[in-house]
This record gives sequence, C-alpha cells and structure tokens, in this order.
Amino acid sequence: MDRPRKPTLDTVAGAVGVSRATVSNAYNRPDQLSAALRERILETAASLGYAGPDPVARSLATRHSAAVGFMLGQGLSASFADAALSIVLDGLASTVDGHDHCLVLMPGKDKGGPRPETVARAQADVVVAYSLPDDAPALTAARTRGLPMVVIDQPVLPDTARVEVDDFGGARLAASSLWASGHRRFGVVTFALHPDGHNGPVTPARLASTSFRVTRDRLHGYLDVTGTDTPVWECARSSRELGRAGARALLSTSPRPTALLCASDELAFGALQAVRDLGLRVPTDVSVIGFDDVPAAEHADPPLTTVRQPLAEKGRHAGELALRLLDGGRPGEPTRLPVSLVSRDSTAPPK
Amino acid sequence: MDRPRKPTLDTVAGAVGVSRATVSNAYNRPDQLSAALRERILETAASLGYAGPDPVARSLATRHSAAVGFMLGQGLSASFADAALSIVLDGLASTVDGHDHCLVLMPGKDKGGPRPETVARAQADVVVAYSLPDDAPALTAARTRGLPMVVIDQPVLPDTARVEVDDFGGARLAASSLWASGHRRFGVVTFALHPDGHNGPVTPARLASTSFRVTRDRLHGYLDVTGTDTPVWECARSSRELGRAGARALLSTSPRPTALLCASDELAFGALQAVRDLGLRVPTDVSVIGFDDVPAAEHADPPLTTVRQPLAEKGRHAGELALRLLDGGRPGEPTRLPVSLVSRDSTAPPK
DNA sequence: AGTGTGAACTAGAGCGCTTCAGAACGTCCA
DNA sequence: TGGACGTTCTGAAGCGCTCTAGTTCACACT
Repeated sequence: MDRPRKPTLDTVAGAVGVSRATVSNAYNRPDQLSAALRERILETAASLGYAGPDPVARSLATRHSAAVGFMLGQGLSASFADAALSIVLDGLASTVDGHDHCLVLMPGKDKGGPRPETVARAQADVVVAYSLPDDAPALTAARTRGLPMVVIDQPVLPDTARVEVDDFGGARLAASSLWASGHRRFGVVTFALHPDGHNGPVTPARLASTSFRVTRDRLHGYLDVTGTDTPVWECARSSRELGRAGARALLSTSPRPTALLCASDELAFGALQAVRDLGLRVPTDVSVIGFDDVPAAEHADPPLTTVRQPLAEKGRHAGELALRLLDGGRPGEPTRLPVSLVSRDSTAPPK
Repeated sequence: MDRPRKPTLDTVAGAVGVSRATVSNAYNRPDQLSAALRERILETAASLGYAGPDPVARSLATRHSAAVGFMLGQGLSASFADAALSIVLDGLASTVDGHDHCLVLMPGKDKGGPRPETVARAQADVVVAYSLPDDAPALTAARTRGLPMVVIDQPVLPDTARVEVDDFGGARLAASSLWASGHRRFGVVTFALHPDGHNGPVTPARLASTSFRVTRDRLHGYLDVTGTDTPVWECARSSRELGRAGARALLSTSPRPTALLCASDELAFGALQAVRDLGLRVPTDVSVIGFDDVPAAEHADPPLTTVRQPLAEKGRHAGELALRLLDGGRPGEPTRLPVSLVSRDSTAPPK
C-alpha cells in the first residue's frame, strides 16, 4: 500500500523551482506574479496531479472555512413530505454556492434538531437554523462555539440575524376572509406543537406551551379570529396523509365545521382528500385553506386558497445574511418578508 | 472591535496547568488521563467558553475531515418535485450523521452538476455522486483531487464504489406485465435524457446519445418490450406538472395509447391527472404505471402500480460504502439492490 | 535495594497552507 | 549617476490541533 504521497504546495514549488509562497500566489493572487510563471506553475501542478491548495489547510491558515452550516429540526426526508422545506433549502443553497461557499447539512434525526456534538464538529463558520424547537440544544451548541447565526422563523436570539414572515398576520388574514364570507364553524389542522410525535386533538395546556414559533403564530392567528374554543388537530409532521386523517377526524364531529384552516398546504392537500373521502365537496360543503403557497397549491383539485409566503426568497435572504455575517457584518434588524392571501377555488361562503 | 480572542487548547492547558497534549486527550482519549484531571480540564474549558477542539485544525492534523460530500445533478429544489431524491438523501444523511460525519452539499445549479471549483474546495474526504450526467465535470474534479467516490445509479468508473438498481429489468418487468395483460399501444413519459432542459417528443438520435444512465436503462427496458417505435415524451425534470403535460400530449394522438409507462412516480401522478383532464378513466380507459414506489404512490387516486426500488436503502447503503472507503476499504463490487413490481389499481387489461 | 511494570503526563514535530515583511532587480526621472 | 519606485519573488512565522516517542513516578515483586 505504498501509494505515492499526494502532492502538496511544496511538491509543486520544488518541481518548478520557486518558493511555496509563489505557488500559493499562483492560485490565490494571480496579480502577485508574472503571467508566464503562473502559467508554468499551473502546468506543472497539473502534470503532477496537484488539484489545488488543500481546502482544510487553507481554512486553518485563513481562519475561515467557506462553508455555512444548516441546522434543521427534522430529518431530511421531511422535505419529501413538505415542499416548503426544499424550496427554502434550495434558495439557501444556491445563494451560498453562488458565493463559493458550501452548505453543510445538520439534520435532526429526532425532532429536536441536530445533536450538539454534530454542531460542535461541523466545519462551518456561520450557521442557519430552521424549524428548530425554541429550546434546541443545537442552538446552544452553536452559540458556545461562538458561531454567527441566522435563524429562519425562530424566536429572536440575542446577537443573531433573522428572517421571518408574519405568520400570525397571514393566518389572521386567511381566517378573516372566511369569517367575512359567513363561516362560523371552523376546524384547524396544524403541524407539531412539540417535538414529541403527538397526533390528535390539542388540549389548551399543550397549546399554551408550544415550542415551535411558527406553529404558535399560525395557530394563534387562526384562533384569534375563530375563537379559542375552535377544535384543533395536531399532526406530528406536515404531511398529506396526516392532514387527511386529521381533517377526517375534525369533519366527523357534529355540527360539522364548514371550513378547515390548515397550517400548511401539505396538510390542506390531505384535508381536500378527506373531504372527498367523506363524500363531501370542496368548497360547496367545506372550505379549505392552506398556508405557504407551494407550487402544487395552484394545481390541486380544486386549486387551493392559501397564504403565500416567499419561500425561495426566504432561503436566499438567509443565505445573504449568513454571507454578510461572515464578512463581519452585524446581525441588524430582523427582515420580515411579506405574506398575502391567494384566493383560489377551495373556499366559498357556507351554504 | 477588540473582542477577546477565542480560547484554544493552549489557553485551556495554560489555565489548568497541564500540557496541550493532555487537554487534547481529555477530549479524544479519556483513557489516557485520570478521571479527576479530565473533569477539571473540562470544567475549566467550560468556564473559559472553550467549545472543544477546532474542527478545522483537527482535520488538518488528523488528515480527515469527517465529512462526506454529496454531488447532485440538479438544484436541491428538485427534491420538492421528486420525493425519490429526498428519500435517498435522507437515508444517506442519517447514516453519515450516525457515524459522526457531516454531509456537505454540492448541488448543481444548471443540470450538469456542481461546478468543478466547488468540488475542488469542498472539505470532504469522500464524495457521493447522484444523478449526474455521465460526463459531468464534477466527476473529473473529484477524481483529480483523489477523493474516494461512491456513485449511485451512475455508470461504473474505475476505482469507484457503486450502488445501483436494476432499472432496465424493473422497467421490462413493468412493461411485460402490461403486455401480458393485452396492451399493445403504449406511450412513454420520461425525465431528462440530456441536461439541456428539453421538453417534448424524443427523436431516435436523442435517444441514442442519452447522457443519464438511469434514464437510458428505464427507457430501454420499456422499449425492449413495447418496441422502439413507441412514442416517447421527454420532460426536463421529474415533476408532476411536466408529466401531466407530456401524458396529455401522448394521449391526444390517435390511436390513443391504452397504457402509459412513466419513468418515475412523479411523472405518473401527472399522467393520472392528464387522463382525468381528458375525461377518461384510470385504469378503465388508460393504464398508468410508475417507477420508484414513493410513499405517495400508495395513496394516489387510484393507487399507483409501480416498480419498487428501495430508496432509503439506496441512500443508506451509499452512506455505508462512503464510510467504508474512508476507512481505507476497497471499492469492491457494485451492490445491486432489488426491484419489484407493485401492482395496485392504476393498471388493468385494455377494454 | 534493585528491577520491572503500568499509569499519567509531556515535548515537540508536524499537518499544508497563507501572509507579511522584506530582498533582489530593474526602470525611470531628475 | 543615484535614489525613488514598482514589480516579482522569498523566508519564516504562524493557524490550532494530534500523535509518537518519550519521561516520571508510584508501586509491587524478588
């Protein structure tokens, strides 16, 4: 197994007959040497099979790793159930990549977010947190490492950049439009209030201690309009199937709700299906409203009325903030992106 | 801006009054020092705000970075259109994370895969390639860096570990079952043959030079049964919407196909919709078959007949292979995971 | 007392790179 | 002709850590 040792800067320097510093400059500061020499260095490097400065050594010397970490509250597979996550992630990834930075993924296996050890060992010099419980250990880990941080949809943390959306206002907007058109009996289908995998009706106690900011705000936005006695069904994840089951349960009570308010489009898609399952029709018998406006909302059957939030923009903006922090920028004021109600065909006045 | 310099191993060593090596051991080899001293070191570290050995410096010294890179042929947002990707990615991520390694994402912006510079600078010591064109520059970049590599569903590369699925056989299986039940007029809806964003009918020339192995195999599996004159519609991505449009085009020809063979479930979902759009019924008027068996296939309307491949297993296995390569293991023979036909209600004999 | 043993800790040489303060060598203008 | 200046290249000091090959010391055994 005496494989030839990998070439280093020194190897190349020796072969060309210049100093290591010059080879380094050939890669990082072309203006510091003559074009001819640089050419010669690059050629020799190629012929030696040298692929450029080692990223790790480089990071150590420069004291930054050109990578942004992404801490997620759930497993990555959550993204196949919820398009919103993929879209945000994509916006983030492309921004970051466009600036020659890598994205280091730290998914949470359980729903509490990534393990603190994972965070402690991640080679990143800024992290983005998304959909973590308010008290996630990963948040503390990042903090004690002194990593600059940008949070998406999380509560404000001291010294942290933040991008958010007016979840409360958006939810109110949706509920109000239904109320205005005459609905009085509502049901709410929401995703997790706690990272414990619970599926079922929500008790007031549980509601009061919600550990996800987004859930809390959307829920309160709805209930602010419909009243706190509105039945709420919690789904452990934002998935079509769970939404379907939840909606079915809500629709089986009597008197039946005339409108279903869902905390995400994905849950709403399930609700749409549930209405059909029971032989009812949308929006004639039941109105259904979602949240997010993922691309599929437009093509649902019927097209889904929903609260639009600029998902890709959210990811992009988080990426830009992260990059700015890397440049030594201050966190600054939280950015609040706009939401709006997109009316399609899944809502109508009650019969 | 004279923020206090971040504590290092030396800081802690000095504070406790031991050598740097001992502090290092406190973190990495607890058996090398007395429990009492270790305790004292950890406490001092905590009180100093030292979060553990710097990951980058550690990587340089140990010569491995505890990270596996993931090179993807498309943007990450592809995963909201195609659950298969998320599931594979999730399997990979959890395996890798379970062994205390990070996942470094390198998405492709255009469809050619990540930029070679991105690959050259990524801090990973093994990479996994997925859904790249056969001639992606990223592949070469990884190779010249001398990174061990595992490819998923790619053509064999010398000295590379590989996990694959019998796409050709699976597709044949699906087509044969339809043929056996009497179908003779087929249409095929496929995802990209080339990374150029083409949507539309496929010419023989284009077919002959397909640059994605998976596409090629599934397509040839179908056509091997149905005949090479079968009309094929290409979609730039595997998405429901594109599949819907493609299927609609295929179904508008006369004589109309009695069965639609789709290269993915996602495309098949679109096809299901297209059949409805035209006022026809599945499977009475048209049979539709998918590929992948994503979770949604079971809950489609009607439940989708499809070729199952073990998606999560694919990701997990790739992760294990990557980890093994990291340990100096040899690539070994490609692993071939099993496929099977899952018959549900979207297929039936023709009228 | 002499020797062997194992546990506990340390010195110091790197890991592969960046970067800053020069050195060497023209060139140009007064 | 000489000094000021620019360009091109070099030397060497780190970056923060790991790890091998020790050294020390206490204790047990003969």
